[in-house]
Amino acid sequence: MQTQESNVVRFGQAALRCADCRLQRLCIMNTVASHCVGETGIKCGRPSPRGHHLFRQGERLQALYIVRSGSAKSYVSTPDGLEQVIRFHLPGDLIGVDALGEGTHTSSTQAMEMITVCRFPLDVIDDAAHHDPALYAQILKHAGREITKEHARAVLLAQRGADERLAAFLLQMSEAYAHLGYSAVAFNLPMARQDIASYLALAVETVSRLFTNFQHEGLLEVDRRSIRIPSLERLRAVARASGKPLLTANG
Amino acid sequence: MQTQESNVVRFGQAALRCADCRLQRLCIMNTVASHCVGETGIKCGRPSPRGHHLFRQGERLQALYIVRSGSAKSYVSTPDGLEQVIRFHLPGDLIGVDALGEGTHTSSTQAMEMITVCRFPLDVIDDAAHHDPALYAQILKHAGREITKEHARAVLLAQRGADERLAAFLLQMSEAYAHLGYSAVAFNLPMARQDIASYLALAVETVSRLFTNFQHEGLLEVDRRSIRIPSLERLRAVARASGKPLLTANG
DNA sequence: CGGGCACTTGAAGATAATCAATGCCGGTGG
DNA sequence: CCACCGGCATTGATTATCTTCAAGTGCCCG
Repeated sequence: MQTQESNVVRFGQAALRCADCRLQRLCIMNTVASHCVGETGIKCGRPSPRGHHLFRQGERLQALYIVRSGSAKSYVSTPDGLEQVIRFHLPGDLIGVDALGEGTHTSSTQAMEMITVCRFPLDVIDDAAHHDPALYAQILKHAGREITKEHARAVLLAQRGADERLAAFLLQMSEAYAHLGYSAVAFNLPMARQDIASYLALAVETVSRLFTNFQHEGLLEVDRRSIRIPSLERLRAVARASGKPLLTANG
Repeated sequence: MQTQESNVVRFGQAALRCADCRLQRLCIMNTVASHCVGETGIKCGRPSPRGHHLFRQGERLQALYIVRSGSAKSYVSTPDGLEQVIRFHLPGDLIGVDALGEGTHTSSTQAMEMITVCRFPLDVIDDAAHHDPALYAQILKHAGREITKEHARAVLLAQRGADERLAAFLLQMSEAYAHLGYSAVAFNLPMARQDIASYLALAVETVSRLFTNFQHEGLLEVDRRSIRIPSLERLRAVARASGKPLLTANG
């Protein structure tokens, strides 16, 4: 499977170097001087299969992770056994920042397909506080962005109807793929309908129906998890407002 | 109004010292060595009246704030003019961390009653990266906690019915007041019904009705914004589950 | 004392959840 | 290679919850 070139990625070894990484431009580490695998103690792990947990809610924080390839979902488990998906992770995403609060993971993260991650041990982070302010600042910046994203999601859940939510979600995925250099209008969703439903605070049946409706309206071409968006503009229009305001303004 | 004692808080001057602060134990600064007002460039401002904005969405980040007394709300404005309350702030809270993402405030923060805050200029934070890792770590820790809180809220909005949300909200306030050394079972809500409704993603009318219902069921004694909770245990039972699950488990 | 705003209350309607059942795909084993 | 099995997805009918609309009350502030 592998060629004999020197910069070939070899799984299962520490040989996976940042210099070889296609995500250089997107990685949170890109502004950090001595950031490369091996230099800081950050390591790239071997691939994990679908279903594998990077960590589980309640576990002690041992490392943060950066997705190198593949995708994952994070979810919170409630005492009554329900699961709430709170985030999907694509390549370049930093995972586990919420655990920096109390030192314990408050959510679980699970691979949705084969995934490779760079592992970012806790002591590296602690060291960074003293030796590498730039790295530390980068993590803080990421945390700020994550909070902002949560706020956007709160707005979505609180003020938008079901169709607006799904449209917004698809546009979100579209942008994410575009950002990674893939097509913004044709992609495969890595997650199950159930995950989308949970993420958008809807029932699976509702999500399923919406996909069907969108397809009938020509907003979407759907085949199982494969998506094509004929017109981003039209989809954006749906995301903005399908009908009337859901809640009146306050102030 | 003021006595002649040396440690009296004098508004409008830099004389407000951490040593005088009743929040020492709760303040994010409490683990930082040289953390006192004046030493780090952090300053305690004069009181702001109800309605005053600490900052507005879109403004450049200039400072973080710690609430010293009073309370505030943060909200996100959507393009279509709606406002979504995302957080209430009580004494000890650090405000503005989300802006560390892009350097621009992604939400607005407004006083709900007379409020005093300690101002935490951006350059102090930048300096902290190099000179005061402990302070920096403390901010990061706070950011992690904030993300965790957002997740909890997502669970609340996604999986809980209206009555469970209000009960959870009241318990949240109860805990916050208890943490500040006030009564956990009798307090005044600083926010309007409209704000509660927005925060919980409900219509004002629904919130109003729920207060009435709770009172009729003996779960609550309500008089305008004054709240008394006869039994925290009973309220907790309501928060856990009023009826049946709203969404089925996934995964 | 008057006006406005916050809050409450009631009735009707819409949106999305729930229940129930079937179809489809992928994987597994005979 | 084909048939079966199980999870994932779709579809339909019904119901519940919460919103919306509309109106009225009381409190606070000027």
